[in-house]
Amino acid sequence: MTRRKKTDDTYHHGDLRDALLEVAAEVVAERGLQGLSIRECARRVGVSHAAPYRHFADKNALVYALAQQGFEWLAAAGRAAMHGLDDPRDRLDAYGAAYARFAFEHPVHHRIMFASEIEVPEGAEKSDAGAFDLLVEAAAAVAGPDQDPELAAVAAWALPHGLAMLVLDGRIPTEKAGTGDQVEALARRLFAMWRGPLG
Amino acid sequence: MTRRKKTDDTYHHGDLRDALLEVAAEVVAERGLQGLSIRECARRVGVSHAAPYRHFADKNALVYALAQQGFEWLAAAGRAAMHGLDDPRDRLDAYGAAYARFAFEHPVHHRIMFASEIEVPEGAEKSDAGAFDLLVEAAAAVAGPDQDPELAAVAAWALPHGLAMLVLDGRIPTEKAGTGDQVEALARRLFAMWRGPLG
DNA sequence: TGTACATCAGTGAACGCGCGTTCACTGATGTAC
DNA sequence: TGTACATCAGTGAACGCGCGTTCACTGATGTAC
Repeated sequence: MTRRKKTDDTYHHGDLRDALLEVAAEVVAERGLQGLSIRECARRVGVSHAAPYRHFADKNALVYALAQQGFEWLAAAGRAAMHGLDDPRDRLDAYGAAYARFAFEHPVHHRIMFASEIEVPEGAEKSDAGAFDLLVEAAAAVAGPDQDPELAAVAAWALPHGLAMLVLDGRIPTEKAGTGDQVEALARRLFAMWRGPLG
Repeated sequence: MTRRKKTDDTYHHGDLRDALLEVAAEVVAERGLQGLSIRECARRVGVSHAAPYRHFADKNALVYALAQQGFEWLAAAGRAAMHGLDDPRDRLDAYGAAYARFAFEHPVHHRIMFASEIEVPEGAEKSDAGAFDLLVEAAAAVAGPDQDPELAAVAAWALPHGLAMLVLDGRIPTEKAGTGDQVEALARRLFAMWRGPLG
């Protein structure tokens, strides 16, 4: 919101990089990843169409930055949700709920994070800001000693992930999953159904 | 494979619609949905770039047809996997395993099926060929009477779905999930971990 | 079996468009002295 | 505090391109009689 559009009397934008990311997410929401173009983003921010190249080497770099931002947000949300909880099972539940909420609230980022059409720019490594490691740790702490922690992580990840996908795909009635709170609660119910292996 | 490219001495292709779908999936695999173009498909099939318009009203219709094809394949695979099984729990496991395998073996279709960037062409309804209903039925048969069948379906769907995503995203080592059989086995192990609510 | 004709599935030229990217440039900002 | 200068973040014109889509057309196919 703040300072998204360049005010007409300044030459420098001041925060163009962030503004472009914000606007890019909007464009993808409206037109899909296919419909994203640097020129359209520049237009919306109120800047010449060459200006973005001061901040992103090319179009792919912009999309990649969006994915990175998403991973950072997810990791932050997961950490925040688990903060102060000690019981491993509670921590895992909290992470799952945060994950579902994140995907619901940032559908564009979520989709891009797993879009696979994005090339990792040379120099950069494929980085998920530790979001996945965080999950593996949380799952490992819960899994029995005879269980493969990675497999447990898969299960713990799949549940909220799948929930988010179904919600975003409109397969769950809106009155059951119309807000972040509801989605989070659904995730918790799903985890609760699932005491078998991990509890 | 058969008859994909027009043989040079015939005027009519004979099977252009199917050939286009096949080739379109290849293009998406190589370049992503963004990189798909009707002209490129026509080129690969060996036909003029206007020819596809005899079979698809526009580009979106082509992508939509791909999604439909995917849903049909998935429903068929699910039905085949459950065929002959009586125990509800076995049926659900079989569906889940078939789902994971389908996603692994047809990643492009799978992604497009849930891509959301596709407009439903006017006239057509959003159709998933019954693939989801099939799952809801199988899950409902297993869920306890006090459980929401739709929620059980979400869980049953999320697990193989999430597994497939992680495999395709390269987050599971290839030696553990490098073939359809392995992926299917992983799905079965995940379901087995999950006796709690549904068994 | 042969012919006339409607229908269908291709062709290739043409249109207009928005895009990614580059370039020489200019205005603003910050820093050394 | 003031000035010179390097650096940085924008501008706007220009390029070449591939694309989606339309159109009048032509070759092949199938069917009625």
